Amino acid sequence: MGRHPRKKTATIGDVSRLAGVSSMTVSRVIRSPDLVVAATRARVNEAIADLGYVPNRAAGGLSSRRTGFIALMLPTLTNANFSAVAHGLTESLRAADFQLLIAYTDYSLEEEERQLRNLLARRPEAIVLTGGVHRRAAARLLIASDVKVVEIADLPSRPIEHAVGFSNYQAGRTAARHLIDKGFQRIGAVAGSHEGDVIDHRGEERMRGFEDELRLAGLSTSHVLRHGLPPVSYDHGAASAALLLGRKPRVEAVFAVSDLSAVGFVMECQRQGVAVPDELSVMGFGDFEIGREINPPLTTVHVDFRALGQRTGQMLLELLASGEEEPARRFIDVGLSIIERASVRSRG
Amino acid sequence: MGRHPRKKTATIGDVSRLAGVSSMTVSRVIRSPDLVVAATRARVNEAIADLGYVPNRAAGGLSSRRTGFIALMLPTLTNANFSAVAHGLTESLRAADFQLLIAYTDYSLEEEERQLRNLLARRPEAIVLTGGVHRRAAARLLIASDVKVVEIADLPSRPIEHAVGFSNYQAGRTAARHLIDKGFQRIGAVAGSHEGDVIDHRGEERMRGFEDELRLAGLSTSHVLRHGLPPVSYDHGAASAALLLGRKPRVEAVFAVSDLSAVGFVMECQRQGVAVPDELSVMGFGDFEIGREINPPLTTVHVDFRALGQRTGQMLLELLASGEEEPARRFIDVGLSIIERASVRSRG
DNA sequence: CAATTCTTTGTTAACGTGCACATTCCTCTG
DNA sequence: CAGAGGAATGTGCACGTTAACAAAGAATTG
Repeated sequence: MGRHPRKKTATIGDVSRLAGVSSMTVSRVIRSPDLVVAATRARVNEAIADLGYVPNRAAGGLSSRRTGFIALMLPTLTNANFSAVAHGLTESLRAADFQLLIAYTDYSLEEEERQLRNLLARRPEAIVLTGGVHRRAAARLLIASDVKVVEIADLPSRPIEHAVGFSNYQAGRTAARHLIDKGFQRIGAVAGSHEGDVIDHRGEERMRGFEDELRLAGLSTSHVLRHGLPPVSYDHGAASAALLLGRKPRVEAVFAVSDLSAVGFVMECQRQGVAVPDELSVMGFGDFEIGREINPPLTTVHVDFRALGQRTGQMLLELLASGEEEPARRFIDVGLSIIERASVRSRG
Repeated sequence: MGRHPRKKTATIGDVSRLAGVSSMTVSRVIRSPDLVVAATRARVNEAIADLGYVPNRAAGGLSSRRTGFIALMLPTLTNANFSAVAHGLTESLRAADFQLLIAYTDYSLEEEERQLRNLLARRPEAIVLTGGVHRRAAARLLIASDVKVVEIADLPSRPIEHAVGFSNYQAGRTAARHLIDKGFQRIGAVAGSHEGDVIDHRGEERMRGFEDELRLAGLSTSHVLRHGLPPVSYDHGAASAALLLGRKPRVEAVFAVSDLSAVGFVMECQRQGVAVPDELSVMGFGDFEIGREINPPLTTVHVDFRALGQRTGQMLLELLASGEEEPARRFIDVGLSIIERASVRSRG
C-alpha cells in the first residue's frame, strides 16, 4: 500500500469532501446521475471540475468486477487489414466505454504466450484472437480464466468459443477457381516461406486452398513460388516477379498471397516491360486500397475487415450485456468475394 | 463489491493456500524471486501452474501505484507511419512489461477530450500525444493528473513537458526548397481542406512551411490546391491530379502533403498519359513503403517513424526508472531528410 | 392523519494486491 | 555459548472504488 510523499491526483474522497456529500453519492453522479437530485448533482459536478477529478477505473473495476477492457491479439499492427479490424472494433465499442487492449506477436509463437499472459493480467472481459492459439500452455491459460473468447479472421475448424471471419482456405480455392475459369493453364502463385520460426498461418491456409483447387482441376502446382519471410510486402512481390518472369515457359496468371505482394509484382512487370494483363494476369488478396489505384487496377479477393471488426464488436456487446455465463456459441462467416478489375483477363 | 455467485479466476490467496505459504510469499515469487528460497519457490510455482494463476495487475497497480500502462493518443491507426510509431514504442517497452494503451481521435476534437479522459482513468504512468492537445478542458485534465507527458511527431513550439519529433513546418519548407533548387517556377501542392471539423494539424503545418518558402523565394502560391477531408489518401491524390492537370499553364512540380496522395497523383498522371517526371515532377511526404515501389519511385521527405517510437520508448523508460518528480525537460529533434528518387528531376 | 411507499443519501465491507514492518529461525562471531 | 546480524517468511493495512444494505425524509394513499 502507499506510504507516499504526497498524493497528487484527486480521489473520489477529495470530491466528496469538497462537495459535502458521501463518496457513494459522487460515484452515483458519475455512473447513474438520475439517482441523484439535481442540486446535489450540480454541486458534485462542480467539485469534480474544480479538482479535475477522473475516476480510477482500476479501483472501480476491482470492486465491480467489470474492467471495461477488451483484449485484441494481432500478428502485427503494420498491416492495413489488421488495423482496419482494430478500427472497426473500436468504433462499435466506443459508445459502450470499452477500452481496447492491443497486443501483437509479430508472428512469433514465442511472444504469443507472453502477450496473452500480459493481457489476461488486465482481466479483460473478452479476448479477440486472430488465428487461434498455437501453444498448449497458452490455451490452458485461456481456459483457466473466464474471459469470453472470440476468434476472428480465419475461421477455425474447431473454435474455442465464438468466431467471426472467413475461410482462408476457401479464399485460396476461390482465387484458383477464378483463374481456372478464365481459361489459364499455367497458373502460378507467390507466398512467403513456410519454413522457419515466423509463419503466416492465414496465408498458408490460402496457399493450401489454392494448390488443392489446382490439383482438383488437374493442373500443375509447379509454378507456386515460396520464398522470403512473412509478413510479405511489396518487395516480396517484386522479387517474386523477377524470379518467376525468368522461367520458361512463362506462367500465364499469378495469384499473390497478399495485395501488397501483388502490387510489387505488377510494378516489377512494368519495369521489365511485361504487360499486365496482356502478357500476364495478376491477382491478389485483401483488397487493399492501393490495389484500386495502380495501373492496371488489381483483381483481388475482397474481405471487409473493418466490417468484420464492427460485427465482432457488436457481438461482444451483446454477449457481455446478456450476462449469461454460457451463451450460445456464435459462428459468423462474413464471406468473401472476387473483385474483378483489370489485372486479370481471359486467356487467348 | 462482490456478492457474486461463484468466483472463478484464481487469486493470490488461492495460490498461497495451495502452496501452504502466505500470500506475500507468492507475491515475492512473482516479483522478486531471489528473495524466496528455492524449495518454497518451486512449491509456489507449481501451485501457480496448477491453478493457471495470472496476477491481477489492476489490484497490484492499485497497491503499488504502478499501473504499467503507457497511453498513446493518435489521430488514426490506419496510417502506416502512426502504426510504425506504435510498433516502435511497443518494441522498446516490451521488455519492461509495460502495456501500451492506444486511443485515437479520427482527427476529431470532439473525441480528443473523451479519449483523454478514458486514458487517464487507467492511470497511465506516461502519456504520449501526437500533435498536442487542442482543447482547454483537455489540457486542464492533463495538468491535474500527474502523468508524464511526451509529445511526439510534430515538435510543438511550446511543449507541455517532453517532446520527440520533427518540425512539420520545416518539412514543408524543405520540400519547397528542394523543388525551387531544381529550378522550377510554377510549383504546386495538394492537401486536404483546412476548413471543417476534421483538421490534420500536422499536414497544415507542412503546407504553411511550404507556402512560406515559396513566398520567400518570390514564387506564387496560386497552384496550391486544397480540397477533400483529411486524412488524405490515394484517391485524394488522383482527384487532385485530375483537377491540377487541367489548368493552364500547367504546374511543373507538385508537392503532396502525404506520399499516399502523391502515389495517387502519379497514377492519375499515368492514366492521363502525362509522363512523370518528364512532363511533371511529383514529391511526397512520409517515405511510405509504396513510394519506393511505384514507377517512377517517389522522391519524398523521410522521417523514421519507427525509430521515433523506439526513441520515445527508451526515453520513457529512463524517465520512469529515474523516479524523479521533475526530471529535466527533454526535447529531441529526430530530423528529416529528402530521399531523392526518380519522380523529381531538374527543370529544363 | 397514520401507514405505506418512494426518493435520496449514507455506512460498511470487500475487490486482489504490495508496502512497511514484525517475527522467526539460522548463522556467525568473539 | 550469548549476542548480533542476516535471511526467509508472515501480519496488517491501505490503494480507490462500488455492491448491498440501511436510514432518513418526502410524497402518497385510504
